[in-house]
Amino acid sequence: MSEFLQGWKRTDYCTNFTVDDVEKEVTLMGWVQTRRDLGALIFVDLRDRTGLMQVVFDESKLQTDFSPAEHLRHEFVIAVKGPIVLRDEETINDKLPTGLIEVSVRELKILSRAQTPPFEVDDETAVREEKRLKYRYIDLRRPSMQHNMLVRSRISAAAREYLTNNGFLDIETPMLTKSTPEGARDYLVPSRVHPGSFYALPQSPQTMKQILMMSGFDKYFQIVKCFRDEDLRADRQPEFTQIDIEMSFVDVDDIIEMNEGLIAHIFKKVMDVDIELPLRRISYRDAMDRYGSDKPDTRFGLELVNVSDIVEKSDFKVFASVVKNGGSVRAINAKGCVDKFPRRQIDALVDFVKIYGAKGMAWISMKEDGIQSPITKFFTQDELDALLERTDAQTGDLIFFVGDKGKVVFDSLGNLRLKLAETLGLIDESVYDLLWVVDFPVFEYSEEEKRYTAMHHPFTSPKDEDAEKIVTDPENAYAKAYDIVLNGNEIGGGSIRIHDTKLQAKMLEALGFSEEEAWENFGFLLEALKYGTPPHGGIAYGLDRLAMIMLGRESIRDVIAFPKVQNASDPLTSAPSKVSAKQLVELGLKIEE
RNA sequence: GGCCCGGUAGUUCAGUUGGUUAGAACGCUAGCCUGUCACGCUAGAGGUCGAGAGUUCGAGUCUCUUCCGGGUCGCCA
Repeated sequence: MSEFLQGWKRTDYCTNFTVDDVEKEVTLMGWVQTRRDLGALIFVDLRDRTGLMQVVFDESKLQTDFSPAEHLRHEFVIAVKGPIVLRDEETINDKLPTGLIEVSVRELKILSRAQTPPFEVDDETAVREEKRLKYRYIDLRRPSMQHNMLVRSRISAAAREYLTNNGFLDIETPMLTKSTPEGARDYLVPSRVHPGSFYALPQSPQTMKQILMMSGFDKYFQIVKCFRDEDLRADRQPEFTQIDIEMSFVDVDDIIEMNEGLIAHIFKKVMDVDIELPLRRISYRDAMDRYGSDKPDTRFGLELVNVSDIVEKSDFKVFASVVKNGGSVRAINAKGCVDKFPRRQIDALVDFVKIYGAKGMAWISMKEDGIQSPITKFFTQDELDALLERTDAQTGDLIFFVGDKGKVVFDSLGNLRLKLAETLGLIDESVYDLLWVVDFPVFEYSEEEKRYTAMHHPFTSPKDEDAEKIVTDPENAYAKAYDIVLNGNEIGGGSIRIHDTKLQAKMLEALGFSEEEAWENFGFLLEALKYGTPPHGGIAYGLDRLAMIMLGRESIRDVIAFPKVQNASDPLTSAPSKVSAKQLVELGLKIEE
């Protein structure tokens, strides 16, 4: 039987006592971590979210029946009363923060018994994630998970603190919203009152926060759930949390400056790390050219080198034709790695880049006894000399080449770069490397849809001088968009928005919307823009991803209390699930078998 | 939708070329023990080898199908 508190009040958390509290009568409550039963003397490590305190059941000192103490088991929830006592010199445990003291129990209440847990509540045994998620309530008791949740909570608290102190208002936006085209798939919610019509869960509060700017709330923030019905990844969940921010009467530099203050505040508060400001900025173009990625990890070198002009006229047809057809040939020099990658491992790397669409990868091995390479025979001595000079090739180096259309080259070499750095141990895990990527293109061309799509979103403002180009020269139109990158991960992104009705209409037209479609989908925004809209812009951070990186975790699930697994289901509750026929009828829905 | 990895006791794992009764550690149960803290000692329980089919005299091991989990490409304004 579970006992009730009957007036007992917890004095404090387990680890909030020190030698100064000796002889103080205290009441502690928590879970039984371990029991060491010596007969007429039983030690129990009592656990709460702060840590452990040893409590001692001595048959001679207990004021109540001793036998309940003998029957304590893992994960029982108990309350104990008794004085804090100093441990004898030889029984001090220097592994515990509370190792100098213990509680000499006079009274015990068993508040709840527990079945033997399916796995042990400690960080020592790595339990299969399937199991952990099914019994998430037990998994979350483990010290590492308690810590993750604590840090996550501190990050949002620090963000709230900074933003509130700087005049931002926390305003909620609806979860039941209008489905819009563009972007990710929506999670849909059927309307009972309007059969056949659906709400969408927000992919982000983007349009709502813009409307709040039009309403005069010139500094807004919200820590808010967002939903995208796309496939999961180690760093991607279908529902995730954004720190969402929008400001009026600002341009790019104002937003960047404010956010640098925010980021520095979070790192100081949560990790006691000083971030050097201002952060570096790199253009999208440079990021791609040098790192093959718009979220470059700049903690190490291995930069890409463009050799298109050298191989363009060579007899190596593969490379020459790639350049002729508008692609490029680029290289990475793995300095001094000639011996670290024997032929078989080079073949594995060639297979690796094929994942990203590369048809192959060439290489030059700068061996002590001469150059080894499958491609050098196609080049003249001049061309070869130029290649070696451009790539800074020296004896001992290993140089990789990929030639293909733009995206494939960047994806292949960008990811090869990361893989090489990981394999070679070039990454300093102790640094927080933050930078802005700026000057994104407005559009990217979608091969699938045969049209331009918004690289950021359709409300992103082009640069002042590129306003015309969105129609006349979309390829070369650049946007007032920026991403903030931490250790090679995009942790936030935003833009200055379009605050002019005509420009917004033109943008939608450039994206292939007819006037009718534009009004049908975004009419509320186009209409609102007409009634006095301040220039505005903002940013949204992925809180989960930020927490994951700050904690050095490899899975976003480790910083989310109740995450979904890869097929977007929840092993704890078994969501999603079938619903009753009655519910379907009410919603006017029929399921096709 | 494609590719790769994994699934053996409650947990984490081992299991040789296909060969007797599938093992270890931790956990669990019972007993003993007044200074343990990875407590110790004694005894014990615990297995649909993810599921199904096939090959074989014989399958945890080989083949096929399938389920579950992870990673990844596509996808993710």
